[in-house]
Amino acid sequence: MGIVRKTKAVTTVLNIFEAQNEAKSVVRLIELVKGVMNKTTVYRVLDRLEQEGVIHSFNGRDGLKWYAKCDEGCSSHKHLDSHPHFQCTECDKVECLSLDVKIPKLKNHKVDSTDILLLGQCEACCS
Amino acid sequence: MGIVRKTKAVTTVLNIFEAQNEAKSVVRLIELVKGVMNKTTVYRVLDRLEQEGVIHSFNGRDGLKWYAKCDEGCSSHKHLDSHPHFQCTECDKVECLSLDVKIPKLKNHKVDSTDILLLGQCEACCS
DNA sequence: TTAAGTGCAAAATCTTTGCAAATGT
DNA sequence: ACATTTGCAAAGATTTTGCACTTAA
Repeated sequence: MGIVRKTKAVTTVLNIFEAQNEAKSVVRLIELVKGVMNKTTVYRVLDRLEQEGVIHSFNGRDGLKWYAKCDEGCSSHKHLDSHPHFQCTECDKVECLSLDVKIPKLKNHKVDSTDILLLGQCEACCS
Repeated sequence: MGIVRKTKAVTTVLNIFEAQNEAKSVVRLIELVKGVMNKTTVYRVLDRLEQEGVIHSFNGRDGLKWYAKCDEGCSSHKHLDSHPHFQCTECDKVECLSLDVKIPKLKNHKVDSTDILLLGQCEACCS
């Protein structure tokens, strides 16, 4: 079961992520492939790619789901790159950060993953 | 301008948060006040209370906005309690954590706020 | 060949808006 | 009194579903 086929839709989506190493919201992605691919397909392709560990997602402050390419070593079981993300509140761009954030252990809890989203102004918008 | 009136709707919502110190999603809150208050009002009351710094919000992994009561010292300008949240992936409960997480400084970025969401199994669901 | 993937239209969710009526101070 | 708040109905926006058709392996 479940290998992701290299369809036209999959390729199109992956090309977008490879063009710039930058996160995109689902809505933005749907916009980018308008005319080429149905929005339903976009949702489904993103789901599959995330399951396979090719991309990962997180929730932006705007309440939308954002996706970005995964680093090497990701898999469906463990996203090694569950890194923090930075979203600019002015231009809305999202960057994946390679910061190592230490979270203290929680007693009596089993922590599976950590989502960290920093909000502020990016380099371009700071000036 | 802008003081939050102590209306029936405001009181109802605050009572819910004071009953248990636990975060709730908007959808859950709307459910809880069904018959008593219109959903539009729920959205508006939550907005106002958040602006006044009485409650704070964050985005759950489910894509919904979650709200919880603020600690002392919160205001509309600075939410002192921008603490991490823990959401159980089994029972969906959300807890506010009083963890101090250090985020390394980012060069050329202005960081205004930090959202941290831990996902896993809560104490009750661990057993 | 045939399981996996796609498009389309329609439904389901969640959120916002406009406006007239009600309410708090 | 009168600015705020509320309910309701309607519109927007995002996401999911069902099903017939197409495509990659």
